[in-house]
Formats: sequence, structure tokens, C-alpha cells
Amino acid sequence: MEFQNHSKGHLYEQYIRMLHLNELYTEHEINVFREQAQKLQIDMLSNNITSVHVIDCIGDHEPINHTGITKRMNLSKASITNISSKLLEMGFIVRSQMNNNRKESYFSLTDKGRQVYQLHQKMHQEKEEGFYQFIDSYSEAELQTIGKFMSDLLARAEKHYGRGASENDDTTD
Amino acid sequence: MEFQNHSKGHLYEQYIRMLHLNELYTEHEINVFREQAQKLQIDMLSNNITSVHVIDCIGDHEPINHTGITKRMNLSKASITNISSKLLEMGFIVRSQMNNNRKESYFSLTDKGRQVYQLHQKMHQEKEEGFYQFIDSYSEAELQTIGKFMSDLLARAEKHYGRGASENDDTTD
DNA sequence: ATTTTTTTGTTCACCACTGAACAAAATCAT
DNA sequence: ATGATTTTGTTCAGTGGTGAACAAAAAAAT
Repeated sequence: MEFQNHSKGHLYEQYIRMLHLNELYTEHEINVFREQAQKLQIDMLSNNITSVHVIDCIGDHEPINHTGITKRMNLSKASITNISSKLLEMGFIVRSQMNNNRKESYFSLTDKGRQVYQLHQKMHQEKEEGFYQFIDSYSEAELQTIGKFMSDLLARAEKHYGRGASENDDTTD
Repeated sequence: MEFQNHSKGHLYEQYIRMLHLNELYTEHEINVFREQAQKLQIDMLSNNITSVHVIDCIGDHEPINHTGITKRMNLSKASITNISSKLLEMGFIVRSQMNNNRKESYFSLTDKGRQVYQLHQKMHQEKEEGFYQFIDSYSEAELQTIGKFMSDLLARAEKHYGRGASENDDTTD
């Protein structure tokens, strides 16, 4: 690949690598979570971090129903059925009916589920704090530039790749 | 979620959203590619963009063997076996033996495969050019800050999330 | 030259996820 | 109230991906 300019080419390379940071973090998150869960003697559901994210979503919005979760998490109905039935079976969540409605069923956390929720929250908080610590070495002016860069990137993505870039889903990791 | 400071909290939100840009782009890439392929009357293999990336990888390094691809693409052997056999069957690539070696088999593109390769390359080039155009509105000083930010992010990821952040794989989209 | 080890690539059973078809319940129109 | 439509959640068959076990070939050790 030719670059019109070395330093800009370098910037592009970095940009591409940066786009992959999330995948990298996800892998890391799984490992850390598994480790922590083991320490707390929580028998983790396979190695599937998505289940944890579902617990997280339920914890944030309980009582929440099936479609509520699918909308917030950008996962299919089928997937949520599958995951939630496992979580039910393992006693992380409970299901309940509300106000004489026999169609919708709402999920909430059990104590066991809340334990997972809190562990995950703690990890998130640490991630957030890590970020603040990270940007601490930048000046206000630099942060402004970086902020502009990120919001420009997001705006551009939204424009090019259609709606979705800024939608409210719970996939915050 | 509480923020210690509004503007920094905002920055963090943007950061999180930015991390998801790649997923967004991937979805977009699939659509654009499918569209373009249809226009060129290339009968695309399901809707699987990974096959295209394999073609791209082979095009970049032909002749390349099975394990060469798995290493560059960060995919499992089983996956490559599966994809490459489909690509063979559909006439996008060919397999050949080299220098009396009856174990390794090398892949190269057919004309049909090269057509896909070139289409994909064109898309990449456009993406790269789009990026240069995007950063054109920034001053040299700003670009320096942004560059530092990205390389700091990458360095931090490499440190925290272990090896891999900067590894040479071909997943440049 | 023969044995041992490593590399290569396939197969197989399994996992996470999906869309489409579906039944049951709720809501809307009249 | 009754019929039509929408919402909700499950089932099912299919996709894309994986690790582990394996056989064949190559390379290394002796």
C-alpha cells in the first residue's frame, strides 16, 4: 500500500489499529471476568460474556421484559430466549408476570445474579477510571482536540454508515 | 452512571462509542460489497465478508498456504479449511503443490477471484482516501495531538490486554 | 536408515447467534 | 362484543466459527 505522505500514512495505520481496540478489550474482559468469578466461586455459565452483559442489562433496568432486552442489547429474540432460559435455570435471574398481563414476563436479578452484576459493574467502573487516569496527562487544549476528533469521527460514521452509531444500546464494553 | 466531571464524562462516552465504530463499519462494508458485487454480476458466496477477506489475503500473498492464511488472518485452521474449500468449489481460487512437497498446498487467485480482490482493494483505497480527506480539516498541531492520543491508546492496550494489539494480521477493515 | 518430533490440513462435535414461522395474548377498530 | 392487527416470546433449521483428535507428510535426531 502506497501512502501519499509518510506521517499521514502512519496516522491511518494507527487509526485502523485503534478500530480494533474493542475486540481486544472484549477478549481481555472475558479473561478478567472469568478469573474474578472463579475467585468469588461463581460458577460461570460457559465462557460466554454475553450472558454477563444480559445480567448487566437486567440489573440496570429491572424489571425488564424480553423485548426490552433485545432492543437494548441489539441481539435477536431467539438469542435472548436462549440466554435467559439458561440464566433462569442457573438461578441468576427470576421471571415474573405483572399487572394481570399473561403475555409479557419480566426478569429481575436474584441475589446470585446481583453478585455477578456488581462484579461486572466494578469492572466497568475500573475501566472508566482507567480512562480518566489515561487522559489525565493531556492538557485541556489537547483534550478539546481529541474530543472534537472523536465526535467528528462519530458524526461521519453516522452519516456514512447510517443510523446506529449513537443509538442507545447497552453494549458499553 | 455518575461522572466526576461533565466534560470528561462526555469524552468517555464518545470514547466508548468510538470503540464500536469498527463493528459499524463492518456491517457497512458487507452491504457495500454485496451491492457492488451484484453490479459486477459476481455471484457472492452467501453474505460472508470473511470469504472476501480470505480472497484479499490470498491476493496479497499468493502463493500462500493454509497455515499462512490462518496466521495472517487470526482465524482457526478449521475455518480456513471450510472457507477455502468453498472458494475452490466456486472457482475464486486454485490450489497447487510446490517443489515436490506433497503436504503443503498453496492457493492463488483465479481471474474470477482477482476480480473480487480488485473490487475489495478499491473499497479499501476509498476508505483510506476518505480518512485522509477527513483529517484534512485538522491543523498539523491537532494531528500531532491526535496521533499521540492514538499511539498512547495502542500502547496502553498492548500493555494491559497483552500482546496482539500491534500484531501483523490482515484484518485491516 | 530408522525413529522421533513437528508441521500441515481435515474432520467432527459443539457453541453463539440468526431469521422466519409460529401460537398465544393483548390491543385496536368498529 | 367481535374481528383484525400488533406485540410478545418460543421453536427450529441454518450459518459462521471453534478446539481437539486425527492421519499424512516432512524435518530433525540419533
